[in-house]
Amino acid sequence: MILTTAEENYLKAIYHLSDEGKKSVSTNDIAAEMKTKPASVSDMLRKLGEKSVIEYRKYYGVHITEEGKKLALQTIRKHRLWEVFLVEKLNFAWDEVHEVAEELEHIQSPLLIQRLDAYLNFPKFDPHGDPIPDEYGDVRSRPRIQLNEMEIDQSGQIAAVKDSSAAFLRYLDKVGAYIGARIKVLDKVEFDGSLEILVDQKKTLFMSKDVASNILVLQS
Amino acid sequence: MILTTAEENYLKAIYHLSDEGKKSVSTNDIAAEMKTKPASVSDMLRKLGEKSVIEYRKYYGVHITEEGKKLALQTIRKHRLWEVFLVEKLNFAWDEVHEVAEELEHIQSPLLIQRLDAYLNFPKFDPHGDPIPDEYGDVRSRPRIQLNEMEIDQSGQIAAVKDSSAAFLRYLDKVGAYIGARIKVLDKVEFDGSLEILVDQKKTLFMSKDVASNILVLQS
DNA sequence: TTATTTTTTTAGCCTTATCTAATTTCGTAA
DNA sequence: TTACGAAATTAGATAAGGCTAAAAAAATAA
Ligand SMILES: [Mn+2]
Ligand SMILES: [Mn+2]
Ligand SMILES: [Mn+2]
Ligand SMILES: [Mn+2]
Repeated sequence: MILTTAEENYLKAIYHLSDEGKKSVSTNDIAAEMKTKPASVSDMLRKLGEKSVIEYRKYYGVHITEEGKKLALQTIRKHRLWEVFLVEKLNFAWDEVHEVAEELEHIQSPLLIQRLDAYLNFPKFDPHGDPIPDEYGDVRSRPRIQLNEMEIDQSGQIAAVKDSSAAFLRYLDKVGAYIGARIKVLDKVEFDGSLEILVDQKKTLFMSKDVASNILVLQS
Repeated sequence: MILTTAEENYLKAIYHLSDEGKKSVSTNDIAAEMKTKPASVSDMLRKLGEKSVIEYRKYYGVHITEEGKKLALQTIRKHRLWEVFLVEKLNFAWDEVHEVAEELEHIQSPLLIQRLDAYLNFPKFDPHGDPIPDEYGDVRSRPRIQLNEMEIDQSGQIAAVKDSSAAFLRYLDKVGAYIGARIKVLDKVEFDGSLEILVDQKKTLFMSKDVASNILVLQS
């Protein structure tokens, strides 16, 4: 099955929304994610349904099919490999890669991706800590917990960020939080859920619950 | 001026056709180059004319404007830089790069191209020997002559190929002709214009006039 | 269970890029 | 200087992807 760029983008959005544990994904949610109107989504769902990459029952939201999942994971694989390339080889900052990767992921060339993967030494994670699916669509996912859900005195390593917006990533740069950093929860404020964190055994950091909820931790 | 992917492709074709010393470029020639129909070309010429990247007088062909030339050269620059990347970094053969570069050249990110250029060490020529315009659109072109137009006993270096088709490039690989090879014309057959060439002072090669006309030489 | 609100779909329109068929214009040969 | 053939343009369709406004269906509240 060959998809257009627009179809790939929609399918990726549906995959990501499905991944949040929902039974089915709504038209409105897709429209919000894609920054299009619900009417445009309805139209696209019909097309994706005809191509059997989603299961679509009018008025009842969509489910991604196995084939759809495979295709979405291929696009995600390409996106994340390009992000690694941009950061590792072209010295992009991790907050500068998303938009460009959003375009690069649609280049059609299996050879290109295979070679890029080898050239980057078969990376397993992208610059935001997200796992890179292999060429068969398999993702090795590790159990990660949101930082705001950790208890006092628990420790771990920053594994990934949920929000990849430039604003959030630059904030993390500024306070010295990075993928792989060792952290420990020193204190949690009852009132607003904000936290005091020890980073790399030396630096203390205060952050809101909102910030913490966008940091994923590998517990140890 | 921002162009769509289709507009960029047309403008590049017009630039290349203009470069062949013609006064003006015809609708039919553009259609042949783009593998579209003349009717589609007429429509696109109107649009490109409105954007002032070409000068278009109905029924009299087109001239590219200074602004159009600049934009075309930017696309060509991107195309050739990506070709260098594919060959130098991802080990593509020189006959495998064209189609992928045809897609990659449309990625919109000045930072990406600037970084790619630096990463590749500011290459001056692409894998087919074609010069890479600088970021201002300047091309340093060297005087090159078609191999079939050289006289017996003259020598030089293969500088570029006119035809970048996979079939032609693989033929050159097979006979051991490559960009940079030192060559000398040993003999020319009056009857059909075919040539006998000495490559790298050791290997003798026979080639048709047709093949020779697609090899550009830097005379010495 | 009925009425209202929210969600989703449909209808109709736009733009870009293509096509085929019909028409117009150009250049040239008689 | 006209008539004819080639080249180019226009007219009218189609397909993808988007929009707004209207209609329909589902979900929720009364
Ligand atoms: Mn994308
Ligand atoms: Mn990422
Ligand atoms: Mn192209
Ligand atoms: Mn080239």
